Amino acid sequence: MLDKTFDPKSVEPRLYAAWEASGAFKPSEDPNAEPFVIVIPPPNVTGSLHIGHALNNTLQDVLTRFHRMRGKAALWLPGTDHAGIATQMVVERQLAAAGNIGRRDLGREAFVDKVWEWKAESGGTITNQLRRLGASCDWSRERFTLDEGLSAAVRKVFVQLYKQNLLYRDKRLVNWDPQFQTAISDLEVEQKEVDGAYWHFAYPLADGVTYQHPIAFDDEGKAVEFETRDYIVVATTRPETMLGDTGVAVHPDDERYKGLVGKFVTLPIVGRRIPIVADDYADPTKGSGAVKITPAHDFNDFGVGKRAGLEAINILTPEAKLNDSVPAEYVGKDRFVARKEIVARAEEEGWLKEIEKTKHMVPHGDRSGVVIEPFLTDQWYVDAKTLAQPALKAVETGETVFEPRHWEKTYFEWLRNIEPWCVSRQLWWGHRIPAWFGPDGAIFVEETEEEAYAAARAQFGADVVLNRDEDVLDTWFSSALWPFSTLGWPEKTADVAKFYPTSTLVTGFDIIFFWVARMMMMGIHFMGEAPFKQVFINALVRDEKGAKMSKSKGNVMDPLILIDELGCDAVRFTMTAMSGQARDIKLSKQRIEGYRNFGTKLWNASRFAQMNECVRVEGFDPATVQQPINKWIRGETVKTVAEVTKALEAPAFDEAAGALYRFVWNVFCDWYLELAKPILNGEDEAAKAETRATAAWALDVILKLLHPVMPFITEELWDKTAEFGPARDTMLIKAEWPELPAEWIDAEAEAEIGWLVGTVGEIRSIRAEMNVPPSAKPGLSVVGAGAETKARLVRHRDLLLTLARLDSVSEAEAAPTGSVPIVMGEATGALAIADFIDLAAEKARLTKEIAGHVGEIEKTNKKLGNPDFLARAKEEVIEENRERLADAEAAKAKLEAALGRLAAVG
RNA sequence: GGGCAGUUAGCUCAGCGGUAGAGCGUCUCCUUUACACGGAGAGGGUCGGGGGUUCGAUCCCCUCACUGCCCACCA
Repeated sequence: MLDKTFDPKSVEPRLYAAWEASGAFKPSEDPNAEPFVIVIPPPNVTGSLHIGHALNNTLQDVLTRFHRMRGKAALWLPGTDHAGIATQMVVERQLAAAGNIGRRDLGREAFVDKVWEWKAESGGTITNQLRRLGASCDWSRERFTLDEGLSAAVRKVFVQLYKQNLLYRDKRLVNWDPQFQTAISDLEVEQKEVDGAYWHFAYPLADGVTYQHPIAFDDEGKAVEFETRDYIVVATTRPETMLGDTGVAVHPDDERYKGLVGKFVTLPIVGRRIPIVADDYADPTKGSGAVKITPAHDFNDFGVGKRAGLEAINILTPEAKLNDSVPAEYVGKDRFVARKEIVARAEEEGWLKEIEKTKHMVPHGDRSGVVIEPFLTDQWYVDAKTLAQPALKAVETGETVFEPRHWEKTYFEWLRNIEPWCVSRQLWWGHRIPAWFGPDGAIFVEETEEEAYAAARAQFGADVVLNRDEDVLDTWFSSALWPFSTLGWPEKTADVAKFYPTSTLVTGFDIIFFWVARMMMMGIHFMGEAPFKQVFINALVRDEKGAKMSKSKGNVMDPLILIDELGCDAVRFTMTAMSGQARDIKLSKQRIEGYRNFGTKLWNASRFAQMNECVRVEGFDPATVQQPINKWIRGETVKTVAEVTKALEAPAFDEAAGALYRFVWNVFCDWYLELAKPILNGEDEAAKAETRATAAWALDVILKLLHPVMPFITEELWDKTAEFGPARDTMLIKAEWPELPAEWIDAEAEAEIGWLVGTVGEIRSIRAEMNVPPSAKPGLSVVGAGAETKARLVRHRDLLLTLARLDSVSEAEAAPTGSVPIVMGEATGALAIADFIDLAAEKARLTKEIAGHVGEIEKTNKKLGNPDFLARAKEEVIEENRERLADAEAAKAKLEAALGRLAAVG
């Protein structure tokens, strides 16, 4: 006998272990089995499972389990990411907290050892948490981005790209993170709006030059008044960069400054003589129209400087302090300190003309949170523009499809405007760049040191000494190879042959650029085929008010606590049901409780089945059932199988969950089991046996359909229900997905049960409205029944008596006095509840119902009276309206007759 | 400044060319031998505003408004 409730806490670990031990997580070895492959978006190896992971991985597991049951060679390949900056940051913070020396004092090797120690310590956390979620990953294939195989893939890709001129070293401005002291890519920069100002500085003209500057204008904007100036005004949001100015730019067509192009200013504080140049970049409508140029510390100025041949003077250290290229009193000062001091000095010396307070966008490092500095350094770049073209084409042609489709626009927009990808990082935790520097700026890019030396010796002789590049690669460089490096590439493994390209990638929109686009580029370039057939973009989980969950807001919901409290299946069902496509998921605990209740409902339905000896019968063929309710539930089951299968194929997770919920609760529990009770408690042994077998069969189908979403409770019931019936030949996880013939849908049974459900519903509704107490059992007289209705009344007498709580069901010539009418198709039922009738209330009820029909009739008449409608609408729509009209008119007539009788009595 | 998405019942969301739906919440009733994590019933919406296409629009087109997100080097 089943326990009173399902106990997830004891069941979950036991079943997970059993699944894993059985080898169920490994893909089928059947050579004919079509592969279904998902590579996991690798979480940070030292991270822990948050609610977003719970959603993302639930969906992946639902797909994996579904396709596994459908007989595919289903592989869900797990793994973790070394997450360069994030992990290095954590370990550095730990060192600091423990009072240890910093990483630079520790030295590279010792520090990296520390990180590996930390990985060993906490690296299992997230994978164990994935197990708690029920994730059916093939753990025997688990990978880590820094393990040997993946590192080999990284080296191979780097070298190959270099030799194909798709990867190169360049000196240009990069986004420099002064806290981590590394370059970062454009994507790792976040623009944040901050309070700032434009400081207007007057730079004195050199060599005694003066010019006439307009100060008043007429209505047409023509200058009418001028003053003589011996300075030019420039505006800046970053005063400290003036120490690196090497020019002032004005627009070539700007009348005000035309005469100044080619002249010089004397840079205040520094005293440097710098030229005034003409460049389109200078916008006459902005500020004074003249802009100071700091080529080494501004992306735009870098361009201007190049065009005008200006020197680029780097004035900052890697920590963003002023270096020794500036006057002595500023050397070593922090950039923000210097800013204040320079503004103060400008004011003092009289060349600060104006301070204009403003808000503007300032770049910040997404990890460090500090202001990013454009910084002139040598870095490695990937020619993303070239690699992007086939990646664009793959989505344009539909080789890879995004779901929902609209994300393709986002993908296109980014790839069409892509910039070179800076892939080198001045960090220690990551893949060391396979490049060696030789004499005279020679660079040797090879997979191994030996090869690099071999190449170098060929060029420089035997004594050549090489220095390996100190830098590591952007974490996303290795992540970009994930769909094939995890399968064993560059080795020619069986897995690569069988499982590439993968089927579906399930991930969040926030990493379409970081990850998806780059996997597309690398996958196509190295494998010749896009890495996925489908990219399913899942929503973002927010709190119940719609706010993003964050530790600082204190609104995070820990999925593991939710699993502890409400069970894994409830959490999974919630994730599946809420994974609609177009919006964020607002998660509330109440919602999860609702789905926990759903699990309990299923459990109790199984208990009921067990108590009533609804045991699976070997060789039972649903095609042979005779009882209308059994024919009906058979058809409903067929429809549900089709619906859920279609939804999971798409995938449309919410639709699958919705179909399952409705079928289990509103069809199977609310109606089928209730309808089955009189038979199960009755004397007709044949009907009883048939109903028992049908109920057990339907429950079995339910367990299968529900398994991908709620694996634990279904597997447990699969096991428990076998205790009383034939033994199972497999665990549910490996059971075959149901496929049922459409012929099992019986239109007649459907109509009959529909009639029954409708009649019971109407009687219940009247009873509630008239306040008929549950203990009262009125009689039902049916007037004007046709042959079919008569037969149904006989067949379902017991059901009507029980479900509608009636004393008797009989045919009659006329409705008894004081009865209340209900429409039963062509017939009229009369419910004998005279004792409970409030005449006024019943009149009101009838009047309201008649009014409803009248409205319907008018509306439909109008439609059918429209010649255009009759001429242009589809035939079945017209027919439907005719039927609707006839039904409404018949119902109206019956109710009016009853109202008339009531009026006669009253 | 550019782009994307959303606006449907008190709340959260489905529906997306032919009678407006679900869950939760609300109200009424019910300890009926699977389940009170339950059962029965009820109330509640001019589908953001305005145009247009159509026999017919919540659904398609245009436009406006508001909300959220992404991208962008503007001194």
